[in-house]
Amino acid sequence: MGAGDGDDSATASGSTLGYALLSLLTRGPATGYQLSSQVKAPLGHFWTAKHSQIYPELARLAAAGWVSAVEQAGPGPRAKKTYEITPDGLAALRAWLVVPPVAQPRSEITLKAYAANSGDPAAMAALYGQLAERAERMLAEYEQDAARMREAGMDHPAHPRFGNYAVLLMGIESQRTVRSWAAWLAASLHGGERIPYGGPSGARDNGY
Amino acid sequence: MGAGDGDDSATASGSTLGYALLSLLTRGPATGYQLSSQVKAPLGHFWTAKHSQIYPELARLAAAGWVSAVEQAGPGPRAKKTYEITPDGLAALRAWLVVPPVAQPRSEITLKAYAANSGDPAAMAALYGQLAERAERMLAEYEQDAARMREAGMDHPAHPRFGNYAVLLMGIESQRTVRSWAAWLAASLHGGERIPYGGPSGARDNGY
DNA sequence: AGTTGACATGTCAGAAGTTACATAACAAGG
DNA sequence: CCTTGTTATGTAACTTCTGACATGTCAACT
Repeated sequence: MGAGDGDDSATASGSTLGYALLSLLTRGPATGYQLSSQVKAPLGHFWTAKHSQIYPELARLAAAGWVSAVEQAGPGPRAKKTYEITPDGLAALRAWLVVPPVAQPRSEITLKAYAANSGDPAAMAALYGQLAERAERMLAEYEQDAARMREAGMDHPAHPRFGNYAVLLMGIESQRTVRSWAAWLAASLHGGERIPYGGPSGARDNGY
Repeated sequence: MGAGDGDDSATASGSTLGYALLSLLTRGPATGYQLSSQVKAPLGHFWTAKHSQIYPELARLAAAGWVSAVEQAGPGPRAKKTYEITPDGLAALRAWLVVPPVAQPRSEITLKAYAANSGDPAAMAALYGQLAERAERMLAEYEQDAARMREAGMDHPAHPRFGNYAVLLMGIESQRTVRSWAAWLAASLHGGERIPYGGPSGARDNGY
């Protein structure tokens, strides 16, 4: 809130979630509840958070002066708060954007594959077959979303929601990769034979 | 699982890290120190942990009877402990392997792309150009590892380290995806023009 | 009239993960 | 002789994240 005694800690370190919320708020003001549903698609394909983490984080952002809150009468016992990004918040976001990320991705399905030879081959093959099918379904869904976005001109870098399109493209590639890799793994475990991996492009058909 | 029911302490819930360590121990006995270096490649491409997390986790696994420890004289002030997976531990691992994973992957580079239009286009383009180059380098490295593994017959599902090969293949596909996606994003931001995304190339051009 | 689901905000306990602190033998190079 | 790096194991403080608890309105359906 404003002026006065502020320690001008421009170095105030935000958490990754904090920056994710700031990114969402560049699309426009939102309540904590709306933010917690917006971390579903497409952002949620690569970063999620529960409301129990979002509400405290918004309070921290407000304390740092990176967002401002406006209270209105809400449906529940507490006031509804609509948050907006401040110039300070935008500056912090912009600084964070060009810092090379170091965090390596984590993938539980790949971790399980690491122990593939300890598991029952038939059961593991079934699991990875299901994962390939799920990836197939999500891929079809994402492709439709992407087509709609292109129709809306969101594939142009100047479009205010170009970032949504960029994230969705990564989602599509990830699902494509999972589809072909999981299918290859399922077929390999099922047959017990060496199967050359063909890569994601092209047909997904043989075997699985 | 096997005969009998799961009434006993087999219901002891393990953390994901615990199962990762059990997976490593199926390759043979190891010390905590060795495990912390083994979570680098190829497992570390998709799951990592610091030694400060590994040592307490090994103690928990030992308390649950999932690993056994043998102490020897060590170089430091404490005894060196070599851990081995027990039949109970293997059973727990096998049960975990066929549980469909629900955890969604997290990617900080994709999160930053979501806010692409808030950042300076030139700086963001440079960042994603560097990421594409790094992916290129890692890809070359991984391809060599994969070729060596194929020479060693690790691409056969029956090979005891087939899991290493499966994880590495996923690593290769992931780097390929990052390379093409980051290059597309860098070019888009740099030119400010709409560029159609072509997808990863070179997936099947090296003869496997 | 009662139930379900969406809207809306928060706290608390605990698990998971990171960073820093602490100790010590042994080998290699300068 | 001294410094650096590797082997080796642990603890303490802290941040991050999950799951459960807690409250209450309003609209739609049964």
